[in-house]
This record gives sequence, structure tokens and C-alpha cells, in this order.
Amino acid sequence: MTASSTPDVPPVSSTVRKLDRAQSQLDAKGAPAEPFVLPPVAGGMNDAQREAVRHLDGPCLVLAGAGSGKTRVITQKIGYLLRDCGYNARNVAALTFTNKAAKEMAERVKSVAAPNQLKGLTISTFHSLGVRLLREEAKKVGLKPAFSILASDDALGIVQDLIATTDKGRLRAVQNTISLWKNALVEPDEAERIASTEGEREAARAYRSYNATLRAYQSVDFDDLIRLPAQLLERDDEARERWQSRLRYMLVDEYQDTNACQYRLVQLITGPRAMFTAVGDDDQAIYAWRGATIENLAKLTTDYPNLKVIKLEQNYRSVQRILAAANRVIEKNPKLFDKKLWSDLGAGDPIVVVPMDGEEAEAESVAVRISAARFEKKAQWKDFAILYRSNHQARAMEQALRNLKIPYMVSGGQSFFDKAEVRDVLAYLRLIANDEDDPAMIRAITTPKRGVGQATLEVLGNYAGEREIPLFAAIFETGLEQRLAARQLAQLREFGEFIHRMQWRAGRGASGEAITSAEPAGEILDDLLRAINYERYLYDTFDERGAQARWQTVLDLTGWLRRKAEEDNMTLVELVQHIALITMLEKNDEEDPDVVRLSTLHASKGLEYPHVYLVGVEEGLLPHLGKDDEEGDPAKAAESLVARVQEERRLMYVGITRAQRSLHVTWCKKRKRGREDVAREPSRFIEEMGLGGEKIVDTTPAMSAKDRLGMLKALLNKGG
DNA sequence: TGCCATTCGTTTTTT
DNA sequence: ACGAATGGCA
Repeated sequence: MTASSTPDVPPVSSTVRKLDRAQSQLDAKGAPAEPFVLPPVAGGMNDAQREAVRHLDGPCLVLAGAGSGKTRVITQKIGYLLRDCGYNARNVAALTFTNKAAKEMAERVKSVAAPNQLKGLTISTFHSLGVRLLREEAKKVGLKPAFSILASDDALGIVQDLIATTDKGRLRAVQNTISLWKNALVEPDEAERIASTEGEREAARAYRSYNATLRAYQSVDFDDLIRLPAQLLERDDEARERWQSRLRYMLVDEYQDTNACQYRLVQLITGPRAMFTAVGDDDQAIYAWRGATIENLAKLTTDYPNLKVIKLEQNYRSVQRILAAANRVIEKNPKLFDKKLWSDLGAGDPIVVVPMDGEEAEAESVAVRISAARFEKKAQWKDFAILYRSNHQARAMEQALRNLKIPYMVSGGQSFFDKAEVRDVLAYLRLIANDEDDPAMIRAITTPKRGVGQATLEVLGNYAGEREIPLFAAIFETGLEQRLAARQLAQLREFGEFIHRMQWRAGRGASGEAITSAEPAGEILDDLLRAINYERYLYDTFDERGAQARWQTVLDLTGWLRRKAEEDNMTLVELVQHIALITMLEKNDEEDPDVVRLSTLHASKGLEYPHVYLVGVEEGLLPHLGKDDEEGDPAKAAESLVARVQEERRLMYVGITRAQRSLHVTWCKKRKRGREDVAREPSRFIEEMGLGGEKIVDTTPAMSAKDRLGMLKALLNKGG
């Protein structure tokens, strides 16, 4: 799986040797030595946490069980480095996987050091760091600094052009396989060698041209944001040394979710000095499907013989009964590191398991129970979370919550940036920032319709192909006059002029680099939307309701862009360059509103709630086991099935351990599948929780609509 | 031959 | 409930 044998990616050991050489040169030039005497650490931590914070004698792995205070360790350690150890914030980086986690960590770090000490500190996702590195080093990688980042849908479009099929599932499979290869540092050559199934062979054939197409568009996909920086640092001694002396201490959160590529990047940046702290929990590894491998945890111990391993085993989050159930479930998985979580927060209430008739009944019942519990426990809405395996389960829940007028927020789910209207607007912005971005060009020039259709684009595409120039540049070529009707040509040129004007106003110099005389992003955006008449287009193509919702989304987007540009004093072009990574979570700045949280189990990781309702805990849903692929190799199929059950079990573990005080687990005896009701079995994980006599099986039927209304009124009256 | 409507089927998680 | 595929109609 690792790329040790790939010709153009040297094996770890040789890399480390090279790094050693590079590093000794660096140190000889007088880089500051690490502090000798360790100052004390501020209190409020247990012995293990304190040890983790203070360990600076080399690489450090913190095995942090759920709720054991890992974020605390990271933030305290940042504070320790900056306050007490003389580190400059510019030389410290903390990496997370999600924007949400990065944002939260940035928030918590504020309490740990003075603002001026924090200036220049890097707290970002792997992907954001990758973008930053890539923008700065663009020339060395053969990209212009204004390269585009393609969302997965755009990347899928590229795959579609490469493979002759309309089968969306197959295209996704190819895209996915390529993504996994990139994450595992497998280059096209090796991919061709190791492809074993028909699907993989198809992907291997497309892999090389997929990369070539991206390059032609001056674009990268998400995986490239890690892969290309790693590749660059691997090959370019000068760049590597520069980044090594720049990021002198790294902290990596959720280390169990790193993939081979991310591991390599960390390894290259930290170099042989290996000044880093990795924090993770093998029991919470739930991203194997996107290339993460817990082998990275094991590899750490072999790659770094002087690795200090510290376990955090005291849980500060959950009541004993919840923790015990979680421990019993995860016990069924093989252990990489032995650790046992304990808590002194008291026994707590028994865990409640409730079988339900169907998904509406389940949703209704959970909603009613939350209403009642809020009243009984004098709790707030935001003390409750409803967690589920897959996004579509949110539908029924949302409906039930709306019926009871319970405020809620859905986190996770499909990204804001996947919405068509957002991608439409962004296509224009991408094109303005990078006019070699052909997918953006095609999308922009065809939405809204402006009399340029398939036929015209084909002519343009052919012409651009012959000359090997971008589509946008082709617009202005004189050779087109013979091939296109005057009318079409006029449309194209008008569009081209329009984009040119926007580029100029947005602060993009003729050759692509940013210039200083840019107009405010907000004004340009307004003019852009007005010029393309986007609102009108929405109302023409959708019904009143749909158009209104979509237009609101566009306003959210532009409003956010405008604010962001002002706050960070960026030109539109600069803004667009890192926008692909930003989640709308960042937009929801309103500090935690009092609402019930709906979330997938994946999106819930790292969060905690007093009262958790884990719904749809059924065989086939959690664990969700797809079909066995592995064409005709029963041994392999069985092996992968076992691995998948183990990952689903960790997902269950993550779900249970989100709960602080109470946990409800529900499952449906029947569930609608298509139009038929299908009988369902409770998840094996319910049994594995080992609730024994303690389990309460509550079979109260769902309330009638009338009773519910009565209860709601009663609650409203009493609750005020 | 192309488009519209109906019917059937359905693996999920995210940067 | 959504998306794709197929069948029927114009």
C-alpha cells in the first residue's frame, strides 16, 4: 500500500537519510537549539496530560481515548511552546482534518497565550496547509499561483470525458479508486501494475490522463493538495529545508485518520529533528474508506525509535454506564494499543434501548422524548443531539422536529459548495482567477444560457485542442472566424470581454499575478450577478419557492465573500483561490444557538452532548455493510468484510462516546425501502453493549397526533 | 427520432 | 424521495 517501491518516490529510509544531511547543514547554520530546561506547565491537567505537553525531547504520540482531553493537550502544548519555550508562533503548526476542528482549536488557543504571542501561528487543515504551500511554490510544481481547486463534481466531469460511459456509479468508482491511489502515494505506473479487478484496471488506464487533464486546466483536486506538496518536498532539497526551518514544531490532531500521503508530508516537514506531537485514538479511526490507515499509528513506533508514547485514559466526558457500554463494544475489535478508559463522573442513568415500528415512529418518538426530557431535566435544546449513520436518515427526523416546533440544525450533510447555484457563481470567479480553468469556462459560459451551446463549444474545443490553448484564450483567436457563425462569435467575444473586465477590476494583472489596484470584492460580485442576470435565470428555471431558496443561497455566498474579503483585506482573486476548501460551517459564526443537533456519526466526531439519541441502530444501517466487491476472491472478500465491520464498530463507539449524561439507542423493526416495508434486525452492536438486566426496553407506542398536541401545549404552558 | 412521463431501484461516511 | 432508464407518443 505504501509507495516504497515506486521509482519516483524514494522509500522512507533514504528520505530520512537525505533529510539528515539537509538538517545537519541547517543546524550548522545556527538554528536555535531546543530549550534545555523545561519550565513548569500551567495546572488543570492530570499527570499524563502534563507529560504529553512537556515532552519535547523528540517525537511524541499521545493515545487519547474519547473524552480524555486531547484538544486540551494540544492547545496547552501550543501555549507551552510559545509562552515558556521561546518558540515563535510562525514556527508552530497544528493540523486538523476539518475546518470546524481548526476553528475550534484556534478559539481555544486564545486562552492559552497572549494575542501578540499567537501572531503567525498556523492552525489549519491538512488541505489548507497544502494549498498555502502549493501557492507559494507553484512555479516549482509547474502551476501558476492562481491554479484552481476542483470540487469532486468537477473532477468527476473530467473522469467522464476520459471514460466512455454514462454510468455515474462507474465514474464515481473510477474517481474513487484514483483518489485512494493518490492518498496511498501510488503513481500511475504502479497503479497499472497492481490493478487487480476490472474496475481498477479501468481506473489505472484513466489515471495518467486524468492528471494530465488537471494539469492542462491549471487545476488540482483535493488529493493533490497533499500529494503535490509531499512530492515537491521529497524532490526539492531547497524547498524542503525552507519549510523545515519554517515549521519547526507540528501538532497533528486525529492522527489515526491520516493517510499515507499525509504521513509523508508530516515526515518531510518535520524532518529528522522530528519535533512533532501526534494525537490520536485507534478506536476512533473511521475514515479508512477515504484512504486513512491506522497503520500510520503503528508505523510511527517503528519509524521513530525514540517515539514517546503517552496514553490518556481518564475520561472527563461520560458517566460510567456510558463509558462501560462503549468499552464493551470496542473490546470486540483487535487492539493496536491497549488502553482502558475510566471515569469518576458517577454511574449515571441506565442506557435506554427502544425498538420502534418504523422510521416516522422513531423520529416522532425521539422528538417527543427530547421535548419531555428538556422539560424534566430543565435542559436546553442544545444539550441534545440526534446521531445517525447516513444523511438520508435526517429527513424523517427533521420532519418530526418541525412538527413539534423544536429548533434544530443539521450539521454534516452535503456541502454548501456542492449546491448547483454556488458552483455556478464560483465558476465565474474561478474563471476570473484562472482563465485556463476549462471546466469553469464551460460552466460559466453556459449558465445562464447565452446562445452558446453544445455545437459552438465543440468548435471552440476542437480549435483549442489543435492549438493546445485553453478554451478561454481560443475565444480571441482570429482563426475562429472561418468556423463559427458571426452571431456565435460575437457572443463568445462579448463573454470574453466581460471576463477580461472583471479580471481587471478584481485585481488580476494581465499575466495572472495579483496587482494592488483591485476594487472591493463586494462591488465586483454585485456587478457580476447583475450582469449575468442570475436572479432572473433562477426564477426562469425554477418555481417561485425553489428560485427564492437558491437566490438566498447565492446571497449568503456573496455576503460571506464580501465580509471575508474586507476582514482579511483580500482581493477577490486572492479570496477565490482558497475558497474551495472553506466549509459553510465557517459561515455560521453565530455562536452555538440553542437548537437540537442532527449529525451523522462521522461529522459528530470530536463533539460532545449531554444527551445523545443514537437512531437507526440496525443491521444493514449500522453496521452498514455494502456488497462484497473483490470479484471472485472469497478469502479477500471475507477479510474486507471483517475490516468493514470493525470500522462500523468504531463508528458505534464514536457515537456512544459522544454522550455525557444520557444515551438513547433506537432501532426500527420495519423500515421503508423503496415502497415496501422491510423487516429489520437490531444491530449486533446493541447486544455488544452488554446492557444485561440494566437495559430498559421501552415499548411505549408513539403518541397519537392529538396526544402530542396536548402534550406540546402542556409543555409550552409549564415551560414558559 | 427525440422528448416526456412513468416506473423501478437504491452503499455510506467528507476534505 | 430522488435519479435513471425505459417505453410510448408525437
